[in-house]
Amino acid sequence: MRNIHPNTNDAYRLLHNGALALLRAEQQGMRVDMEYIERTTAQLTEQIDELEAVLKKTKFFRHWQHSRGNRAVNINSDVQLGNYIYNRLGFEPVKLTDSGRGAVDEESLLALGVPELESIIKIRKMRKNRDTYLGGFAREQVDGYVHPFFHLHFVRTYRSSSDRPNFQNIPKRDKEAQKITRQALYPRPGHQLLEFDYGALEVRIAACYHQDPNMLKYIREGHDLHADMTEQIFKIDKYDDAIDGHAHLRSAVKNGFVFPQFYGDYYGNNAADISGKWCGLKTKQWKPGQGVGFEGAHISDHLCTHKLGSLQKFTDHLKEIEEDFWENRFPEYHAWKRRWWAGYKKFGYIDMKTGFRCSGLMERNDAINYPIQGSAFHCLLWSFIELDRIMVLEKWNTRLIGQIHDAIIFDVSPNELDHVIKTIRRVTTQDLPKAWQWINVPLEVKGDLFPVDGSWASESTKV
DNA sequence: GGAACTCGCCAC
DNA sequence: AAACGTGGCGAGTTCC
Repeated sequence: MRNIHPNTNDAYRLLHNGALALLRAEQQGMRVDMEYIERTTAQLTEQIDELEAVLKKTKFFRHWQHSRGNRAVNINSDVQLGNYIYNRLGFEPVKLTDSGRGAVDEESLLALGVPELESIIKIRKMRKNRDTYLGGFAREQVDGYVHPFFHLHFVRTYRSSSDRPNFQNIPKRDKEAQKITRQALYPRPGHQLLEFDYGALEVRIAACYHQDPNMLKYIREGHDLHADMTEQIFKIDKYDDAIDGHAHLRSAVKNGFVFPQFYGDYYGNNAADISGKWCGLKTKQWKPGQGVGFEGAHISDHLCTHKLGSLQKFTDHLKEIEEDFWENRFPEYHAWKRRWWAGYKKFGYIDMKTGFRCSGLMERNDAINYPIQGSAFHCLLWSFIELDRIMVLEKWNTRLIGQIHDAIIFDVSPNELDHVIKTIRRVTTQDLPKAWQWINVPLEVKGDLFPVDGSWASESTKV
């Protein structure tokens, strides 16, 4: 019988061929609009100066300056800010940093309800966009192109990383930051950007390891786990996108329960996050009329009538949900995690289905997460190598220009578009599972196509 | 003056 | 009993 599992040699070849394919993407690079960057950098500087000027006139700032004697305040110093608000003004930190000081991240500052702190947050965001992103592009560009590096040898899980500039953390979720940063990035003249992502890749690859029948069913039949969990957690009869508040709660459940649970989090954090961050219920005891909108009223109305009117009750509720999630919904996944951890403790290493071996000291969550994260990326890398090979063989004018863990970004020649999309779909969803037969779940990809000569911030269409 | 550290924050 | 995985990078700060 043919051994369908890649070995260490296969793993080595993947890295070798991956390095060569990524090199071509690095050499190609991505076009940047230097005029836009210069213009926008100046605008951001102006806006930052303005906000700082206003801030400096406030009582808040003058008191801060006074408290430091003749040492000048640096508005950008988290240490100075933390000392002032927690040691001088006497606010109680809502959370502490790893080293035990009062945190001054956005969440902590907003919790204090001080308007001056809100402008400090605004200044922070603008500096981030200006210095980290636009500044990074400007610093790294050569003749109007950035050439981000992609590395295959830094990450414990055998994922990739990227730097100079980092291609893998350009803002996307925050629409304002997305627009400011991605407006600097373009395809070659006459071309268009195309982004192809695997859908729920890590969840699918995890299923290849644990083979939980209920999870396989969700994946193969395309059922919506997040919707089911939303019904269970919020005691909703029938989840419905179209009903006020439902979609928001689904996001809350997806990002506040399901994914964190997969990474090894627990109900305590989940309950605090879902109620506080996602539902806007910041107190311990909830009263009707509070929090995000839900079915024409507020989420707290709904929770109170379902005997979930406090953080304590909601936490107890999520404790039961967590038990049910692992013991009844995904028992085989649960059993696999236990076996996998026991295997690491016995042998001192773990082997991935892609042929890689991870050794070294690991916590339980590490040992369980590494193989999933790693082999999910290897699926992407395999596809990247194969598409790069075909690109060279068929002499495409289209280029692969980058990769973000489960996505590939192309700079496409419009007259090749149809063929390129067809080839991408075939390689990513058909050729890969044929080459790696341990993949026994369907793979899905979705494409985003940007206009000809449009920036990465332009409106895209699904392909 | 640079190395190493902390913190915050961007991505998946 | 405790409790979230992987990175890069800018800025401030401390140490040598």
